[in-house]
Amino acid sequence: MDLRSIMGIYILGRCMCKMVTLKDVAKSAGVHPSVVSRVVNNDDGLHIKEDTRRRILDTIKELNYRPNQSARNLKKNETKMLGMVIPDFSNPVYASIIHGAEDQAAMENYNLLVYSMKQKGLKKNYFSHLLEDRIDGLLIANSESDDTEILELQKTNKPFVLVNRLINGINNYVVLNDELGGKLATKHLTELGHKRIAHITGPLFTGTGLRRFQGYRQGLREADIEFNSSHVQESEYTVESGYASMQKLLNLPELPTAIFASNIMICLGAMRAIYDKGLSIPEDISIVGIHDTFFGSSLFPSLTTVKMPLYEMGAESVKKLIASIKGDERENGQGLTIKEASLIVRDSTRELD
Amino acid sequence: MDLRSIMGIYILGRCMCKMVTLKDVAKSAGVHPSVVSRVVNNDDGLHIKEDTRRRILDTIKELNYRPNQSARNLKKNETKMLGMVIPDFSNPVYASIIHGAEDQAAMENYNLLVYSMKQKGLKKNYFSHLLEDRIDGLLIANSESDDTEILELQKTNKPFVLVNRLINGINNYVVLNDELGGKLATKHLTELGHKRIAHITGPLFTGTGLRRFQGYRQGLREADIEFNSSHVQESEYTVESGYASMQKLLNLPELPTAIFASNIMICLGAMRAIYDKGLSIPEDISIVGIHDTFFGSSLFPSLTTVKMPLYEMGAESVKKLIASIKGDERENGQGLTIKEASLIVRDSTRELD
DNA sequence: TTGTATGCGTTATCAC
DNA sequence: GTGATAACGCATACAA
Repeated sequence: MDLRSIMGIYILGRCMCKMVTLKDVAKSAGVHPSVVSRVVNNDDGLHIKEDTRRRILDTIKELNYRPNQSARNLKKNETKMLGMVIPDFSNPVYASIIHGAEDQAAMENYNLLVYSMKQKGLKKNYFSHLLEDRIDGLLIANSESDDTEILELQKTNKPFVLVNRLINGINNYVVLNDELGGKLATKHLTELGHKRIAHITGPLFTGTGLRRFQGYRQGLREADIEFNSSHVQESEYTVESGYASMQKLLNLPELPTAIFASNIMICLGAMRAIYDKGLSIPEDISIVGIHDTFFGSSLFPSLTTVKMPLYEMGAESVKKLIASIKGDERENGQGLTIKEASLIVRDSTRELD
Repeated sequence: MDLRSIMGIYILGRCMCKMVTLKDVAKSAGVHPSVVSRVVNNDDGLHIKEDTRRRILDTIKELNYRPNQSARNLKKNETKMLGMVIPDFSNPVYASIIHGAEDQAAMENYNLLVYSMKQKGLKKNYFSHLLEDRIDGLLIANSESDDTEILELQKTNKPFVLVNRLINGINNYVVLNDELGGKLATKHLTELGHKRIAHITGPLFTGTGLRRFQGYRQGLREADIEFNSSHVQESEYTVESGYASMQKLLNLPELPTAIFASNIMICLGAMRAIYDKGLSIPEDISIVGIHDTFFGSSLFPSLTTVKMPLYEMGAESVKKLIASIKGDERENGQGLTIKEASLIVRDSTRELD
């Protein structure tokens, strides 16, 4: 290493760290850049003398060479990045999905770029822009945005996967067995002897809300309990809306003895409403929710809930997306429903006297 | 548009969407690519005939041209992406920080790439790799990782900012006024007449845990209450650890009448421990936490807590990081402490009889 | 087994 | 005002 290069690197004591390139490695190892490239990429099929490989590998380490991603991206026309759109980071449901997605992505050498819809100054055609700008594929895990915008994405040549969401005509999706979830919750209550079981649904224009509702009806049916529409309140997936819906149920002439809340936010709101009315859980009213969050067992009383495989859904979505990116047509256009769902019994439900 | 190009675009009915490049736009608009580039980049100083500009802009719209980010990145040696390391997506505290960071990043035309330390198969030197691979700068918001690894980062030419964390010798940080937070929590309790106020601290090797503890002592001092070390339990920032710590406090010969929990996780654990012991909040024991999360008002009882400006901290961190990237040396090496903190009184604390 | 040549799409520095 | 040209760092088809 000569004086000039040292001077190039240190200017006024601040490390400018001029990037080490393939060429530098090649020169230092006394080979042609393309050979270095092949070694770096573990290009099998192309055999490289063991001696040269060693020498190159050593030089790489010595110079601390790291390939320039941007150059790679440009050359190979891929970014090894996946996008993911979620409604809101503070929603614990999405935290689990992200976790699964991130793990799977890392395992397959991709990075996950998560965008929340709460982001300020969100533009129209946000998805398309995303997809065409930086990422190789997109996971769409938000329930709110307009279907038409998503349908537009099909005009792009880049793949996307719907996560926990269904849209007519789009078959790249991964969803949960929400119907089973709703049924498990409801059956738990019927098995405890409850008859007047109310359901606070999610928005019924969402697949999750609707399917959990169907599970509820199925659960009632299997217990030979007649469906009573006054026991159903449609709510948004928010604490506030859950609270309001519960209040309506509490104004019924004959109070329900049990509540099935369609998600954790609704559930929190409903519990608060019950307390504010001066009633106790589970003494006066049992309640069961959907989704097992980190604070479920910290609530008072701890929450009986249905655990849905959110982590797995995240991971499977990434698998599917990467398969699409790699052009695996078997994966493309085949929806996946993850079957499992399980009841976690805690203290918010009790047997009816 | 001639037949050949159409054939190039559609193969077997599937849109291959061959990327539209600068060249395509140039050819179609009858100018040289470099002119298009200047228009796209709003290159002021270089004047472009209004007529040409219009024509180019129209062509861009018509062909739906979008600049190739990878090429830009390569050329300009920047990615317009910021990395952010957090311990865990499911921690609601970080959700707020991310939200603020994401907003600010979007406003300054950056993307935010969030990595959790829970990610599977995390390698050594993870931070350095991150920093050199894809991003222009890094926000480090995790409290766990080794200081030495972070000190290593200084050898890189890319900037980073510590978020909610202090390390000796590193002055690029944004932190909260945790001492004030601790003091506010404690003073609230003293003002309610409590004398035996226990504190479940965070890990005392973390700046946050330590400073909140100092705030606690200061709060006691200002109320002329003598510090009692048996009233202090050190805990991790987890529900389980908070539970265990509270159990120890509940075994004291003389029970504390109030608890200050150093964060929301600890707080949840402590509340559960109190209930499991058969005691009531706030009748038997008052409790106040740090951080206002979406479920704070949904807990039973709703939680009195200190609201810290997490969102702002996220936003400020990004501002600082981008300033560093742009080479603004005033920003570089100047720590920032966000002063505000405010008490939110709910139902988990009450006046001592 | 290794070297050569070319180009990915863009921007910057020229010259005209 | 606009056009020509080179270069960013890498990967790959092809030649040797």
